[in-house]
Amino acid sequence: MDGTRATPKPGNAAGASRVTRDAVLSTAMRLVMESGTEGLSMRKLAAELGVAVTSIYWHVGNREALLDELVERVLRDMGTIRVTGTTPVARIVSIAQASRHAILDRPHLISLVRERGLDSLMMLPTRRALVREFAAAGLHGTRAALAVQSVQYQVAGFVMLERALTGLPVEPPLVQAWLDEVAEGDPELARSMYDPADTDTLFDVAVRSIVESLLHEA
Amino acid sequence: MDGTRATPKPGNAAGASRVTRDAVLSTAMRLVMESGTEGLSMRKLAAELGVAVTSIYWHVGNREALLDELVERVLRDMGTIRVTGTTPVARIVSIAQASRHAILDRPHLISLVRERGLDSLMMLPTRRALVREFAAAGLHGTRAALAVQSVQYQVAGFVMLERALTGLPVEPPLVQAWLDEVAEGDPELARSMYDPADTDTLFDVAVRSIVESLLHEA
DNA sequence: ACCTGAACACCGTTCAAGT
DNA sequence: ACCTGAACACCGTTCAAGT
Repeated sequence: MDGTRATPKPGNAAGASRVTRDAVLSTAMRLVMESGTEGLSMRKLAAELGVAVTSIYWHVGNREALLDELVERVLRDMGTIRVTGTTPVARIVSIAQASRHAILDRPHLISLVRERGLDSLMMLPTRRALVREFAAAGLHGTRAALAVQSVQYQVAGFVMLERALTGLPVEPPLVQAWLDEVAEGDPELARSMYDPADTDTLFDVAVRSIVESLLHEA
Repeated sequence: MDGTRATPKPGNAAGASRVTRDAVLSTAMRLVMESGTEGLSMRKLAAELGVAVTSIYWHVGNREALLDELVERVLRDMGTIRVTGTTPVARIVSIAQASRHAILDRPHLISLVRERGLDSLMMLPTRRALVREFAAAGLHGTRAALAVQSVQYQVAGFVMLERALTGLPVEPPLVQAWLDEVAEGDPELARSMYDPADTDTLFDVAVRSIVESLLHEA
């Protein structure tokens, strides 16, 4: 009933283990990549490192600070956005597309950013590129700010929604019932609405429309 | 040291309290409205009702089922989207605007939907209205599906991002540093980027561009 | 400087037992 | 049918204590 306590440190026979701040951060990152932020607990992280929970606190402060540091790491890894194309519209659309892919390629980034409310941080590389291109296209001051923000909102909003919708097990039954009711008389429409959206096309249509309308008024 | 246990049921001297499923749901809704889904715990809810935690489980199953039920309640309360305007563009833009406001007026809905991944459920009233209007504007089949989804993604993505960004204590210092660097040479732009975005205008520009481009190709 | 265990104040959920 | 307490398996965080 007592006496045996279950061995606490899997890789260490006796005495204190040691970790570096760097080891804490990269193991944390691995856990987040495997199962999102909700898969990262301080206690699981400590166990993974073969160390007492409280050591983690010494190295990184607390869970929030740990997540913030992870966000910055991913951001550094993302680097800058590559711009292609020759016309202003094409170049700005290319920024939006590159941003979307850079973010979608890092699903854990969205997980981190959502929990910590650091959405604006996530968009920094995109903002840099947009400011430059809109300036090159002749927009300055508040007009430029509006243009940059428009595209930025489009990218960030779209991607976060896209991320939230994919991975869901199809539409819940309640939604299907409503769809049938709504699309009666247009069976082709009803069928198209069951399928997952073609997000590449949706994104392209939206971004191109916005950018064209922003630039043609200049 | 022992003997006194602190009175467990604030409103009930002795014996078992009683709750209805309805009381559980509306108290839960109040807690969510006060402090989001993370302010709702089964134990807090039970305490609020003066009942043992386990009673809650008898009435609603578990926490996820409880949240799902709350989503449906808010949705019923939202009702249908009112359409105004005479031209197709104006009518569809009005749907987007009404949807945005209906959702922003219910911040707890976003909180619920985020945690449960029910984004598509949140957009159902909007979808109904959009299907009707695009049909009236002459779009059918897969073209109509693309159009509906475009506007729907725009509204949902924008609103969720808008909600995530507001309530933040301004831009984090790291962002400010980057902005100064990026906007050098255009002080008016730099100033505009510090300010919170004018989301009404941003939304309007984006929606109008998208809807016009969807309809003009018809 | 870095690690430790104990403790506090929380969670969601299950289960056998009461009436 | 509906409520109960006890128990399990988790959380994040603080603190005094060790080396």
